[in-house]
Amino acid sequence: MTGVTLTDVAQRAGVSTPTASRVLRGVATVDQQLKEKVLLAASELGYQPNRLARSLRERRTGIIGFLNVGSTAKFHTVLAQGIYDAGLENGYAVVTGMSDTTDRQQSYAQIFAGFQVDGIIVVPTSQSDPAIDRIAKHIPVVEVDRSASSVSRHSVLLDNQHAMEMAVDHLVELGHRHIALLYGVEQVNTELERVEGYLCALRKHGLPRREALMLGDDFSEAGGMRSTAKLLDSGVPVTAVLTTTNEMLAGAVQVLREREINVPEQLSLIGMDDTRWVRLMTPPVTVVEQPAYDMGKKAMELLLAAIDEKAGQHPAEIRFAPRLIVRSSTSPPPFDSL
Amino acid sequence: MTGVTLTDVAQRAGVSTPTASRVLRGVATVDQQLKEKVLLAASELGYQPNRLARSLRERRTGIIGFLNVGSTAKFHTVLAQGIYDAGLENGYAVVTGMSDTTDRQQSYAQIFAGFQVDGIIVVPTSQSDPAIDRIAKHIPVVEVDRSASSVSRHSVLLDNQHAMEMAVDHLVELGHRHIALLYGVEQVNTELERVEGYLCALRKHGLPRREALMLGDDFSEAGGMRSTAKLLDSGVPVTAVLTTTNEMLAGAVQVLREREINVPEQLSLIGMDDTRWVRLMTPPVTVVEQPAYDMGKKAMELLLAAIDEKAGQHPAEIRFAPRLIVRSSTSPPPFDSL
DNA sequence: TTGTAGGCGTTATCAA
DNA sequence: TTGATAACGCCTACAA
Repeated sequence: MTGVTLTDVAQRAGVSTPTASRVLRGVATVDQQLKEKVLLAASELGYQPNRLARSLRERRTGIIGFLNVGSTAKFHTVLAQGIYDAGLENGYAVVTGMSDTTDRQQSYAQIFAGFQVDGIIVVPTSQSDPAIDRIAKHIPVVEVDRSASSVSRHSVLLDNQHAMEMAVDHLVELGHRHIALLYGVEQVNTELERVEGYLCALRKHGLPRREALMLGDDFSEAGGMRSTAKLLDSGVPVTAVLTTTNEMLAGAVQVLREREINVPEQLSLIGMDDTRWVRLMTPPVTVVEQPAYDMGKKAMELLLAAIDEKAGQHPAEIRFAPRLIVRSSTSPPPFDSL
Repeated sequence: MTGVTLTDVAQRAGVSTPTASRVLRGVATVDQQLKEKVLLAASELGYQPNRLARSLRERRTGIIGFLNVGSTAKFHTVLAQGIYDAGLENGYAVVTGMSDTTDRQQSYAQIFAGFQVDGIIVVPTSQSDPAIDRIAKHIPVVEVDRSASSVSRHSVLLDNQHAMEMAVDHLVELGHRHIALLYGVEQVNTELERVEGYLCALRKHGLPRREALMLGDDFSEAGGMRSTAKLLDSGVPVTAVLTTTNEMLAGAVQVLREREINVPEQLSLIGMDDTRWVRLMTPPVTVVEQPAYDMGKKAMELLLAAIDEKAGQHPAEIRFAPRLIVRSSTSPPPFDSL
């Protein structure tokens, strides 16, 4: 709120307000002399355009709403960085809302709409969000990381099926045949697709689907602990464990330690996302990595494209390829396993 | 951009625009019948006030600019959550900029000013930022986590000296007398204060300051590796290592592993910030924890207070107390250590 | 209690 | 090329 207005600049330069506006925006052609006067006046006064007024007039704010989930996972942090960076590069500011609860998401949706944001990037928390649905009728919305399947929208996602397939392929190559999956029971597409990818891969390798090897729980550390305990207690033969999130992996690791089960000698382990702890663990964990930064950038770019050619182009679904990082938590299964 | 304006609502309700405004804001007294008509019309039309226009008129936007550093550390993520939450609770939206480079910080500062933000929360990257300094003359600014010492401003910080003191106290109690410090050479107050805290604690316990035990480098994983290697190569007796950040700790851990130095049998270790990997490490690491969420919340609250009573109250410096979490990476020093 | 008029700072339209 | 004039959507002041 410097208080210096365009009119102040115009007066000092001895021109009309519209002329000053034209000079400062570099639009139309203005007399060289006047131009210099205006520029001088502007810099002398330390003029800073009021984007509120400009936006009101232009009916476009240059603000993007970003509705993130309240996660401290590195993935979501880096995703956000990609979004901010791509925004900055294209002259857009990002207002962020962070929440897991639907009512708060609604609050943010309202706030975003009130601020006349030009578009919204959302990491959906549930299958469908009426507030977002309503807004999406008026302004472009891009989903990232997850997809609320109820409505078809622009989305930037990981190729989740392939991610799990890579993990299973790796294990099968090592000789594993009893591969367990720890997954989150939340109804988000990432989980559904990862489970599906696991099953596909099993089929591909001619391995049977065994319910006892598929453990669903919260995708939290506690959920990982519970499902790992359940798996071990069940007594079914198992030589490798796959998790859909590193939260569950953390839980699994703790239970394995308590029970003094050696990784990878007795049990191989694969996680999702490459984070510091996964690297520094003993042993370092083999994981599937997501290109978080690129996904964030792409989401912003897709959104900006949708804003510009607001043509009714039908929803684009962009899938990013995961990458397998092999470390020491995976090895051939023990001899005596079956 | 629903397109529905206050005037639309007023027309449909058969009243004047100001009357509709009064009803919707619940200000002044209006006839009960008219009131209902307006509310009905508003809900039928799905009216959503345009905050741009309102802000332009009221000269206050309800937007806070948050200039964060490009860190994926859990501390900064949780800090941001505290800021967003406190903003939402008080009806403020937060536009975030994330960057470590001064020129980008400048860009964001400009953007924030252009949006007429009501205030700014900044995690400073350098000792002083001219762009922020300039803005701070017009609108309230609160520093959080770090402090750019050149100018005195409202700030919400950790009691860094005390943090290191707690760590040293703990080690001394265990019997350590050769305590090394790995710190970042960047000129940010957190580092300076933590080094100072380490030295104070040594003095308090009658231990000598030994330059060979104070290793400065980047506060990165690489910096941690380099300084740890340097420390071990120097051959000076050392029984415990303290780091000012977990990035450096991660580097230290890797070097210790490579050299097969056992923690805590041969060397005790204390880090900064409680993160998942620190808990899941073998052994789990003793750390000093920062109340990140509370610090974020407090920063927002302090800023909002400064905005409201824009009285020239002189800068408040709020220090949060750290907490020592004792795990298994610290134990009495080996017998043969001097 | 309600409506009219004006203005927040900017850009778009149209004459000159 | 330049400058009046109006408008974006809202709120405040004043008059009715």
